[in-house]
Amino acid sequence: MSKAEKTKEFIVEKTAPIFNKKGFAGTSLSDMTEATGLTKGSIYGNFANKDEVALASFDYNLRKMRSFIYAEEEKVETIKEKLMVRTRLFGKERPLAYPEGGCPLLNTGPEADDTHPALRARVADAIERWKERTISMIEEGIRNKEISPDTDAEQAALTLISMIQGAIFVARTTGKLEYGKRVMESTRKYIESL
Amino acid sequence: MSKAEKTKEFIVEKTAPIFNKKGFAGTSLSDMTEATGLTKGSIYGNFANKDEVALASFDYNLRKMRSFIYAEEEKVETIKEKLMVRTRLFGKERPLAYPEGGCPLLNTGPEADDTHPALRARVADAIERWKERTISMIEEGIRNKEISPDTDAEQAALTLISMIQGAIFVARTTGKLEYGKRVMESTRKYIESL
DNA sequence: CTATAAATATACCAATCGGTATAATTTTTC
DNA sequence: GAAAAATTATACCGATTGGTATATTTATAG
Repeated sequence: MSKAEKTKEFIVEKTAPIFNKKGFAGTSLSDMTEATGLTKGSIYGNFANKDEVALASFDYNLRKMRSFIYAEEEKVETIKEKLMVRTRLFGKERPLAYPEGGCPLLNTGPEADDTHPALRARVADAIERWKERTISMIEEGIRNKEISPDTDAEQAALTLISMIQGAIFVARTTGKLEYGKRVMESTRKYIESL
Repeated sequence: MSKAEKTKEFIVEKTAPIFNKKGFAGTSLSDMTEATGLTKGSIYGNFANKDEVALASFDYNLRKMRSFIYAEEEKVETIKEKLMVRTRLFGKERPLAYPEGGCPLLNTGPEADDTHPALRARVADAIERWKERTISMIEEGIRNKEISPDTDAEQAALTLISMIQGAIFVARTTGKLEYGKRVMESTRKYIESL
């Protein structure tokens, strides 16, 4: 890995938490130079503009979240337990592997949808992928006889995604983790009912 | 109403949609002067700073959404139908009474939670109030024998809020209204099951 | 209708914004 | 180890940021 590639990674690593917390408009170039200890010249030698740093940061946060969740999913056996992984993660003391500032989808989506098409597209893709992954799981569960054959996989997937994102939203903005946990209980009941 | 009070209302009316779409950090003073046709001097004669305009704008958007929803809830008879109002509103051609840019809670919460304590508190209060209102409805439904007496009202309220906010989030960021509608179907099923 | 008070516009402020040309410094290649 | 290439720092750019002091206009009270 060349020096520049390392620096690029380093920049993303340091700025990703800032974008995740303060958003695209709320994060300035000087936030980045401060967080990295580098100068503007150095940052703009590795990225064309602020947008590119923001996109790379989003990708980084998403990757971090995904790899963490996927690893947890591998630890359990049944499909229903896999579907429940995200509900159980909630409120646990998060390891460093989890992106600082919380779920990048929820943090990025509402800002980007009216202001930043490229960033919005990234979030939309991530949701679609999450949806497809969940549908595949549900279909496998149906084949396994773990899940009822008359389950509408797409509807169930979208419902799960919404419940989880909604729970995170409520817990974060109220500051009451307990609220999120209660919703996650309901989500598990919903998964059991499938 | 004095001239100043009218101007104050006028400013909020014009800037509220901008804050709702572009967020606090993303909205500039010149966005405001452009939208109102007024000058900075005029705006700062009526508000102490940008924060105050943002708070007033959030209140305005919230009031607008609330009064719209409350009016719809009055149109139906049963508690369960009242609980379903928000799920049916979704995707309907929204009247002008609905705040431009979508749900102010979802738009404001994720940005404010790490950056703007006063704004975050406003969103948190709105969620609490929505929760209490829903709990009251559910309790009335239990008294009516419309809803099962062993329903945990708080958990059900938080679950409903999360499903609805999650549905809006998914629909908005993917741009697929259909996704939201599917989740709202699930939400109605959940309400029926109470 | 006039005097006074309130509201709005003008003109300005320092600071910061995102971005860039160029110089200085490292890496890399031979 | 020298030369070439790539990377980083310096110094600057015009534009815009949020905000304000003051002048001007507009409402209001008598």
